[in-house]
Amino acid sequence: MTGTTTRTPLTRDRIIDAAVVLADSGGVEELSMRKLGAELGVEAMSLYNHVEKKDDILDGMIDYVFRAIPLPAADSDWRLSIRETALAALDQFVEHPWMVNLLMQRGIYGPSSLRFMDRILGLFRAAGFSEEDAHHAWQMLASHTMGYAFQQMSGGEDKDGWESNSPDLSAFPNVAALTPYLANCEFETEFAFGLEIIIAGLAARLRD
Amino acid sequence: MTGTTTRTPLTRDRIIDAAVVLADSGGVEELSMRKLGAELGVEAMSLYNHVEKKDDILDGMIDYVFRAIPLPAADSDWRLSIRETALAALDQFVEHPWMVNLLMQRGIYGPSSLRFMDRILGLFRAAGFSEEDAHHAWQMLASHTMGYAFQQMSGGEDKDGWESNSPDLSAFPNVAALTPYLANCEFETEFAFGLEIIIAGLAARLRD
DNA sequence: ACTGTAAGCATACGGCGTAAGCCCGTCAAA
DNA sequence: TTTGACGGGCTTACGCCGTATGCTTACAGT
Repeated sequence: MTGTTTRTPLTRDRIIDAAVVLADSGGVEELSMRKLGAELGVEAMSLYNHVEKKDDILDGMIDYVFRAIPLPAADSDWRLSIRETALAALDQFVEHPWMVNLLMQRGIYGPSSLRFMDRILGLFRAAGFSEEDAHHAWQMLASHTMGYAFQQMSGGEDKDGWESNSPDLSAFPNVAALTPYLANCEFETEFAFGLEIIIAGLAARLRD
Repeated sequence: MTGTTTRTPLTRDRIIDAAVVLADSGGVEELSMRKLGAELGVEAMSLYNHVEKKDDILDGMIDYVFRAIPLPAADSDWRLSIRETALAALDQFVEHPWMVNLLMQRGIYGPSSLRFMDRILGLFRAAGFSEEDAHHAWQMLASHTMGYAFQQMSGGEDKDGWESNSPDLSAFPNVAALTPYLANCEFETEFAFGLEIIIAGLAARLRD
């Protein structure tokens, strides 16, 4: 026992956890070094003892989210594992609305992120996909998941862009007709719709 | 003839054109009101006589890109039109690497953007899709296109993340094995691969 | 008790978006 | 021709931002 100091020591992990909390409530644009420091009871510059630059924190946040996605089971049918994992990923992406954008800006290079990707690719290869097709499959899945997460998040509780801030849609009848679907659809059902198309298409590819 | 003044008058369009050029060379993070003003031979604050805020410029840039995508032909098979248009959109997204991120942050509410979306939705509905399925189809297409554009752009000419700045991939054999595909693949072929799966899946849906 | 070291703090710099007010060229009305 | 309003561009200033630099402080090992 070294005796509890009055100050809980700062660590990279504590910083990233706080950054996630701060970004979850208020968006990434609210995440500044000063505010993050304040949240931790510390000056902004103290963070730099544990973190190289702000980008380092952002990368850590991405990895934090990937770590929270359950890895796919390796011992069941690949279709099942992929479905489950895609839905779990979507959940996380929606829970942390800053994730998709951040991921797009910074890429997927953290350890947990790579582990996740590696497992998915392994799943495809074990199922019999060629390396190239495994890559195709990963890419399709990633695009679909991120795309849907993005769409699910545009707009908040009720005031999303398609009901309040939209311009006059009188010139765009098809958009106008589909506004209810754009605004109030059951996202998980929607996501599953496309997911099944992708999985079926990939499975067909597997059968030569 | 009113006589040519020595100063070409500023307009919203001229500002947005310059913003696109500036962002194309150097990325969005290089796009500041001051630099944009300098590019136009004007002080930053002068831009505010023609533009409400910087976000206004960003929205204009999104619309600029959508305006550059040829609208789908309405008189040929929907599969053909969709294929062509998706490829044309991908081209534009890749030509303006800031587009996908910007679009994700700001949404698709500009006039040209809505017109584009309206045409696609109209195409699906004319082909016999229900409103709900037309929306599904749009969403899948958008996700796929943006996802591939994003992946095509991560990293520049030769030094992309998968060859230079990557961490040790020794712990991630599947990622390591697919690195060549991630780095040097033929993007248009890849994109078409997934596009065909999506179109086929949608066509199957159409046949009840 | 002394001292090396690392963690945290204070200050400062250059850049950002933009609010507020000035200045001056242009042009319509007198 | 004079004048006076107006609008576009300019200047200044404010409060943010990320972060380089150097100081202070408190604990660990002797």
